Amino acid sequence: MDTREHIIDLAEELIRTKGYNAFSYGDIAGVLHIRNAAIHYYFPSKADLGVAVVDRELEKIAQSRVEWATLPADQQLRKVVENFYTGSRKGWICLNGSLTPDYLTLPDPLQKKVKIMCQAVLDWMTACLEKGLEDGTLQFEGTPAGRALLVMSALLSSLLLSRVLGKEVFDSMLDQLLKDIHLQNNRS
Amino acid sequence: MDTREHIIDLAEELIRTKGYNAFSYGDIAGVLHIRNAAIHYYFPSKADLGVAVVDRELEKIAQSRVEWATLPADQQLRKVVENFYTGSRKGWICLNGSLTPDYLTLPDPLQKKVKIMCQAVLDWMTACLEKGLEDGTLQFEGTPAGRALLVMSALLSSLLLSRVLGKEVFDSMLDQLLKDIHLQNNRS
DNA sequence: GTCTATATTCCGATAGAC
DNA sequence: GTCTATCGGAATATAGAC
Repeated sequence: MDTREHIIDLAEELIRTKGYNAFSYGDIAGVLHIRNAAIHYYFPSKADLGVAVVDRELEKIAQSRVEWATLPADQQLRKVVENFYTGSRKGWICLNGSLTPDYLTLPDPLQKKVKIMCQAVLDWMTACLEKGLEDGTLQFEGTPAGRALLVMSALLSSLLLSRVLGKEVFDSMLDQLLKDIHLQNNRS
Repeated sequence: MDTREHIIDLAEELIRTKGYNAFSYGDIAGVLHIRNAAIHYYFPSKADLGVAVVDRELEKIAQSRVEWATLPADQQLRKVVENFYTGSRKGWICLNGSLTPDYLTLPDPLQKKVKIMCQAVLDWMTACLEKGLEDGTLQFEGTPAGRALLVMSALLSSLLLSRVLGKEVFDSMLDQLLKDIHLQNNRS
């Protein structure tokens, strides 16, 4: 059992439910049945832990891009949407939705990582929409870059708003969002 | 000079820059040159202060709806966009963008207020889009309610993302967003 | 009515035990 | 290499001074 990875798992969950500034080493230590100071052995500072969470997410993004490279654009997007649907069911928001509001309070190394993560998601989304135009599986108004920002924004916000206003909001938003890029929504 | 109102001003700024969990009574006391404990005279608990900030915002929303009731829908929307543009210039995010990510950590009375605020913004945006269809100043795909969620989401996210990725992102997002509802963007 | 001194709790981090 | 005892500081909140 990899304690280090277990700590990152718990930190990610805490960031996505309570936020970076609202969780403590104690929250993690309680679950692992060790003292909070023990976490400092694996991650000397809280910033190190935050960076580790984001770094792992960056790896997942890079990995998915490679794995899904041969799929049609609409299928790639469907897989992304699936991840958000899973988050919605658990009441988890995405890392960008949690970390960008706290951006100005984050320690410098973590700020840099968040910036990289935001850009990585945006780049991937833009590339995906471009591909969709080429392979004919997607259609939309405007440029891929401009539309990618709106898609990313809607996915991020759907988790924020549905947690406050109710789960139906998530379905309603995704329905209209996917229609805007002419992607058939399987779920509705 | 109204100390109470001054405290609410500072609290709103702090929530919109650092977030609810990252600011302290000390941040406010420092500016007012009093001890942090003095704030407790005006707002016994931090939750009371948060509720006061949201309550004032709710009043502003109600007031604007009345004031702008006779304007065409596109002009009403332009005024809302103007507010977000002002926020963007100062690096402030909106109250919903700041408080919904922290939702699960907020004290119960504040949670209730945030929910009411979210719903109030959504209701107003929905009504505005409905009016736009009637007076012919707006056109868009889908229902007013569904489109309102996407507009609200884009406005909220534009402040989050532009602070991290750069101001151009704000202009880019608003450009595409307003095109989606066939509203001419004066700024670009 | 307005504010200060003080109590209490909690957090992140260091030093050192095993 | 892994974890615990403990420090120092900061946060919210109470009790009471002026």
